[in-house]
Amino acid sequence: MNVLQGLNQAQRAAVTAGRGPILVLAGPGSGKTRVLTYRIVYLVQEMQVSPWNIMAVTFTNKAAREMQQRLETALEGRLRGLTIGTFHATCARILRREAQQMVGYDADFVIFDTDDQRQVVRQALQELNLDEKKFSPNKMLAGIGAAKNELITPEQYAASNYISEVTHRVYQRYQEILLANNAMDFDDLLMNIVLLFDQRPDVLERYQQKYEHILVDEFQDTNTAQYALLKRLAAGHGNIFVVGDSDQSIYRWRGADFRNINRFRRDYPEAQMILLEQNYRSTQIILDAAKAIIRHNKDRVEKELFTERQGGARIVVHEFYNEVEEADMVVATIERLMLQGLDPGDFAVMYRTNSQSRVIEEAFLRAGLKYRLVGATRFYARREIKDLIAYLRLVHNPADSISFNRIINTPPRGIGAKTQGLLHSWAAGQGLQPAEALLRLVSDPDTQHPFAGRATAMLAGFGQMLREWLGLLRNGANAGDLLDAILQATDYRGYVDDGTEEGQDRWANVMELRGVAIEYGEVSLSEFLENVALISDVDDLEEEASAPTLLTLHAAKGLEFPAVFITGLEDGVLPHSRSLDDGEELAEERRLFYVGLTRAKDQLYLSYAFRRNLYGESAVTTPSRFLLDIPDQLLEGIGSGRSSGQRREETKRRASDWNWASPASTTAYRPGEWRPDSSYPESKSLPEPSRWTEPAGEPRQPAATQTQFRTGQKVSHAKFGEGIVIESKSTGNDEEVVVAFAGLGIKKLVASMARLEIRE
DNA sequence: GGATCTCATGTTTTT
DNA sequence: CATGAGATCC
Repeated sequence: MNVLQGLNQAQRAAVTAGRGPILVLAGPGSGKTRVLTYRIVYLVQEMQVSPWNIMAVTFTNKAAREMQQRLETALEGRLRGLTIGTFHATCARILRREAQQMVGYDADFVIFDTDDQRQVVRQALQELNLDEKKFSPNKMLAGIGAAKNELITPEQYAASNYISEVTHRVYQRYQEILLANNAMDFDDLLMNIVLLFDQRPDVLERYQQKYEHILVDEFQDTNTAQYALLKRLAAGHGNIFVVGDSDQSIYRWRGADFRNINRFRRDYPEAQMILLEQNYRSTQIILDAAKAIIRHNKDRVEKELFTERQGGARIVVHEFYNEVEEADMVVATIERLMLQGLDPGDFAVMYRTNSQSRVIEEAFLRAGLKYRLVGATRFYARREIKDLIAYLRLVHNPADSISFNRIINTPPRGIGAKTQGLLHSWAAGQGLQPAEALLRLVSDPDTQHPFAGRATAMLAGFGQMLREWLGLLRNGANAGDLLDAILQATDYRGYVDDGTEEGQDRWANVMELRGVAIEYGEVSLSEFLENVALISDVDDLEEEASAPTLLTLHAAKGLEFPAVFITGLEDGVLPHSRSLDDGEELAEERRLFYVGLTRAKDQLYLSYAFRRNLYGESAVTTPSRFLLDIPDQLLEGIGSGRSSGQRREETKRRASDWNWASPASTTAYRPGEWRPDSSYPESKSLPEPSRWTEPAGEPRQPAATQTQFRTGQKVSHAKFGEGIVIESKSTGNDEEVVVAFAGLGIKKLVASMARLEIRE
């Protein structure tokens, strides 16, 4: 088979394995997606399995989409009937189909996101007369989520202390509210399907027969519920092919349990285990550093990662005075590497928490350099988008009181808290959800109700709108048509677009949503809402931009970049402060660092700041303990986290020399480039200066001609005073020098004209 | 019913 | 610091 060409032996073994359980342990960069894709091709082409009998599950829509695209090419469209998607999307589809088998739900159920969940918990707390301050909705939600991930229903929930007793009651009420709203949260999609299968062996059997082959990506990220689901589906035939890497398990806090890999081996003792150990991404040096880091975690299945890319550029470690300098230097270094031929899209800047991105963004803005920010406020989490989705959801499912509550007075239409409270109790008295009661109010003029004249008019006005939208839906309107009707009837633009820049942004977001809705075209409202609920990210819309990528370490999983910067390597930031007192959590922080390191193909820059602003206060930091675990010979630059006292003296010296400590000048100019400096006594066996700026092996560009000025050099100019060289390159027979002058900013000078004097 | 102020809060976030 | 939610005031 031609797809087998170009696979190494282990990959080929995985792809061509026979039936039965197969566990593929795949190190970073070892081609696991390829293996998974080819395995499906192999099943269809060589083992004569119908695509209709295959289920492939991933964790992200992006991964599913990518695999689908690859398969389309490889199978030339012969993948009709293949089930490929995220756990959640696949479960939602099955649950909708089997809705009539579930007590209390119908096929129109909606999916509640985290925001909605919080509202439900708050409602539950209120109904139970519990104080939100004492029992924070987030804590309650965490408890409920943990239970669901472990397949513990409210009935089974065992309370061992006061808090868990409260959680139990809230959980119980929470589920009742969801059911009344014909809604499920993300965890329900998984749990309910397992519950259904356990109650209805006949239903389970149908799916067991259909899904004769099951393939799972990122298996280390499965939680108990997901594992239980897989186990049930595979119970008959045992054709389950899972790919994962416990060292890249970074979602423990979401219920993921990489021990499922061990469970798999126990549950399927006959399973074939295949290790993918050849890395096709990184240089040996990067791989060695990553291995040195991960080795400290206990109870691992050791993988002997190797690469054919021997050697490589050493990893640069650098301490900076504060996060502003760190960010400026990252940007300066990127600019410099770009001048050496790297593409803007070759860079990634990674950090532990989203809040760290701002300083880095500011540095990019100062430098006038474009960047691509991953994550931030997700499109579907924006208020205006959530509002409009709530309108659509209400039209789709008038029983959804959470959506109703969100928009009953948004935009403001004179229905305040008092009227809403009255409406709720009035509806409850009739055994109806608020929107249903409201609809009755407008359809039957004789309805008895407790509202005053003004309130009645307002309520009737809104009820009338809702009625019209429902009519449109009945007449076949799709999401786009409805959205237009809603925007018009509510004058939503007047509400969000106040003429300010933010207002225009908000309206632009609304228009973008409209664009998405129209794109969905013929698809039903129900399907549209399901996609929106399960996608919640539109990163694909700005994929083409070629610019450095800013992202959290979590968001970096699965990606790769020629040059990677990992910033904020300080105790309390990278091992995050919340993880310091728990061994398991610390191990996860280590894996997170490992994931970051293994994203780099050629060059890796690790940095930390001597001082960092946190919650408005500047505090002195300790370099990350993880840095100590990287062997010296892989590093260069000042400091590997060792003898930080000495290094700090150096930093301080430089700080006073160049006023780095002064905020004004910090932003006014960018100090010298980030490069190993032989004046630092503890720098060890520095390689030739060009070494870290060029990828290993073949340099991308011929070595630069000798220049008169060196980066980092102190120079003085007759008019501008003292400055520091940022960059210097020869231009034919002259030399162009970029110098940062304290207080004046950056100037580009021609050496022959500027008559710069070297000061040291 | 709506605007303004005060206070607590604060990882990561595939769905 | 910066955001969000509840309380208070107009």
